[in-house]
Amino acid sequence: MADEELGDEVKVFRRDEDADDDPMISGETSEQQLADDKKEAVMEAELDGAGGAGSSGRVPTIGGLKAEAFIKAEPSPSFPMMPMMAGPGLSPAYGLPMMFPFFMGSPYGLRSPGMMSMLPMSALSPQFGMFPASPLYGAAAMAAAAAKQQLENAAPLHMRAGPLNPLNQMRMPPYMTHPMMPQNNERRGHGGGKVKKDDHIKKPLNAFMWFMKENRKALLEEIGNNEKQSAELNKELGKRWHDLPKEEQQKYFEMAKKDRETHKEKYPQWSARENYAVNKKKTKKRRDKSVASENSDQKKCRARFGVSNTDLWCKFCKRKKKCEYATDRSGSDMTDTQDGRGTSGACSSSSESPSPTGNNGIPLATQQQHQAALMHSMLMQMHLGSTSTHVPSPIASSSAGRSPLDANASDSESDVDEDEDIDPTILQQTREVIMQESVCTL
DNA sequence: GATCCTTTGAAGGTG
DNA sequence: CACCTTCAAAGGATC
Repeated sequence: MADEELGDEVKVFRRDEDADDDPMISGETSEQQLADDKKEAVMEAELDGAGGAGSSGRVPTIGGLKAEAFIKAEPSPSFPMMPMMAGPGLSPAYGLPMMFPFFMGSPYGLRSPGMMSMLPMSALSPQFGMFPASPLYGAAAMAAAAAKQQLENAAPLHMRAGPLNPLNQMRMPPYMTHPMMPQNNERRGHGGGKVKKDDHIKKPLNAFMWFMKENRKALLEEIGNNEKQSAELNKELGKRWHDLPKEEQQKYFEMAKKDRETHKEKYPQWSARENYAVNKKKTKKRRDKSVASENSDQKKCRARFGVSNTDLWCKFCKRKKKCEYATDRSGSDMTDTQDGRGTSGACSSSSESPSPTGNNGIPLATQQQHQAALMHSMLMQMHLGSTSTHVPSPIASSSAGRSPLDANASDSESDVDEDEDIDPTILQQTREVIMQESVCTL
């Protein structure tokens, strides 16, 4: 049974029961559901406290921090107990509720607090660093799981506790969980969070992700459950992952493998590519950042060496032609070289400028004046701030004004303003680096 | 409220 | 084939 079907079922349900149901689904309903969740959590906690691995002294108390974490308990693979389980159970299209009634015993599906009590966060050894066999594989946990499963299975699926129907407050079948319970997802962190784009099928988790999922809480507890940031935590987890014996890692790799297989079985047509657009904004920003840093490494000769070191410029730059270095290295991200249009490709600026050809259309005289002024200011800046002492005579001699040479030099110039705020220190550093690289051979 | 940070691994795309 | 990019989880911090 596919979750899409469930989703459809849910949609049909919603449509049938309440044509204009949106107000019912969100808002007060969510609060109501949240309250209900808490009640359920308490009940589950009490139940679980009776035995099983979950009873290992970690009885959550609602109201306290632990209760908070408890209620927010996220799904765990709990792998031995659900060998065929697909994914984290968060994705609306992910779980296989009908195939794993045990996990559906609670209204929370895979996020059941009761389930959590059997999971590593409760069974984990405090000696996190040791990583004894994943607690998931512990005999106690498995025994508890089996016992609970028997109990749960004793009742027909349709009679087991399901979530409250927000529309009529009646108990729904247990498999009706996430697709129609947006708040279940929305309570999650960003990744698994909101119900985006309807049926966003998440990637199956890889081994490390499973590892993180299972051990994050234990690590948190180990370090005192305090202010450590998630990113730092992940760093630590990364270290520990490396320190983990191969056989231990293997378990997680198997989990990941099964997860992938199940995922593939369930969504044969799905491709990881499909999810690329989901976080488009985020990734775009990141990429922009990286591109910017790349670009800073792909400056043309003038930007790299500065006007005071034209002797280091490539022959093309010296002639105000397309920079040998920049075109070789960057090529595609320079607008004036990408499509062959743009300017003459004069090597005069950093590629940081979004529009090297921005001066197109401006009268040549204006451009020349502008350039002369810039040259002057740059030279002044370099004289004042740079340790570099050599200033090529042609330009230096024209620093006060626009010499014929300058005018000549600006014939094809179109992007002079980009070096306007050039930092002498950076220039010097860049120069040193480039000198080492010996890139622009004359 | 959206995005970043940070980790590893899988998958897809590109040259 | 090697390399690059994106996404998966997490949750506090930052914008």
